[in-house]
Amino acid sequence: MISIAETLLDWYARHGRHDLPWRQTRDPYRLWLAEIMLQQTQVESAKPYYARFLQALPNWQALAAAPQDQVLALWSGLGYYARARNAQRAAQEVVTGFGGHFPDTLEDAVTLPGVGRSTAAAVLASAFGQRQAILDANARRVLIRSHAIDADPKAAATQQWLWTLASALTPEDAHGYNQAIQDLGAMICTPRQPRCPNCPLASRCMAHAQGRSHALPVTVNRPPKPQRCAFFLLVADMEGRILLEKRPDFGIWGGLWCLPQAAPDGGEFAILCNDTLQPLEDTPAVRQFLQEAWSRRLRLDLQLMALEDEQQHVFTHFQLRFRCAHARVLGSAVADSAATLRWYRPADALTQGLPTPIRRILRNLGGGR
DNA sequence: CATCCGTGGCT
DNA sequence: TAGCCAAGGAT
Repeated sequence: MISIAETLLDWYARHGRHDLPWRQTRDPYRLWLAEIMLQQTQVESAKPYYARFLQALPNWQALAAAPQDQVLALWSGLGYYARARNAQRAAQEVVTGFGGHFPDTLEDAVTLPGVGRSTAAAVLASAFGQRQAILDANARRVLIRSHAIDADPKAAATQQWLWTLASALTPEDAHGYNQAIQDLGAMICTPRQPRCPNCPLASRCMAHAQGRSHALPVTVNRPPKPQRCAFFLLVADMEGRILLEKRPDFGIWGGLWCLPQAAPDGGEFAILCNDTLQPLEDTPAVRQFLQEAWSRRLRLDLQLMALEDEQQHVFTHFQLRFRCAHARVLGSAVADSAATLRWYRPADALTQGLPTPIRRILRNLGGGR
């Protein structure tokens, strides 16, 4: 009987996505960058970012030496910004610790920030032809269905089982096989409405035999996202430049430039309780609070003007409701010299690393819509 | 080990 | 439309 690997490789040769940009190279830098960008990110979303990033920062040395703001600007809109910060740190370690060469063992590769077992394996297999098994969302789904695994996919024991399976099934040509199983997961064995009639593994897929392809992997019901709220400050100086604040290198939107924030509870994203009514209400007390909080923190004498209508932004683990507050500067418009506060002309602001909703706000400043 | 970390597309 | 999910890793 033909092995699963041979079946998949044969299918891949005829139906695989051979034209993906990162499949035109065996350069470890390019392969590694693709793996980082594709973490929790769909191929079509990553494509334009990948091309732009490589154009600007084509090798380890360029990335290692780049200003962090440039790296984050190239990542702006892709999400999970720790990937970008970790990628730069990894490049610096490759340059200084590995002589400018991506490490050629799994043990060394996973010491790089942002590089876990699956990412390391993918790079080692593709760049160096090593027999290394991956276990990403596609491979995981294929294995869970083909072996009709009912257990919670996220449980540690299941993960271990899946890694064992993946390692056992991965042939010498792991480079081809890894791409094949990923393409099968992306094109045939999709999360919803899998195309089993077109699947080369259908005849030996246990889930298919049991008529349960659509029911696997099992999903656990998520509780509703908590709601949070915030105000964003839109203030311009005499020359029409907008004040932005660089966020710290951790947490949500870490390292990105953002509009100054404030929330009713004094933090930046206030958690809403069920009994919190109208948390973003426009009242004199709220206006006074915002005006004082921002004036003090930004060392500006502000006067609050209009509050825009409420908007929303949904994150993985909470939902943000926010309003933009327009203000004018009464006192000195000389901003704090702190490196985390900067006035930007609107056009320049848009070239920076901005969170998506902030980019949307600034884009709409001039012409509406 | 559970939680944190973005965003866009799909149904 | 509201919820689900994606080429995961760090803490």
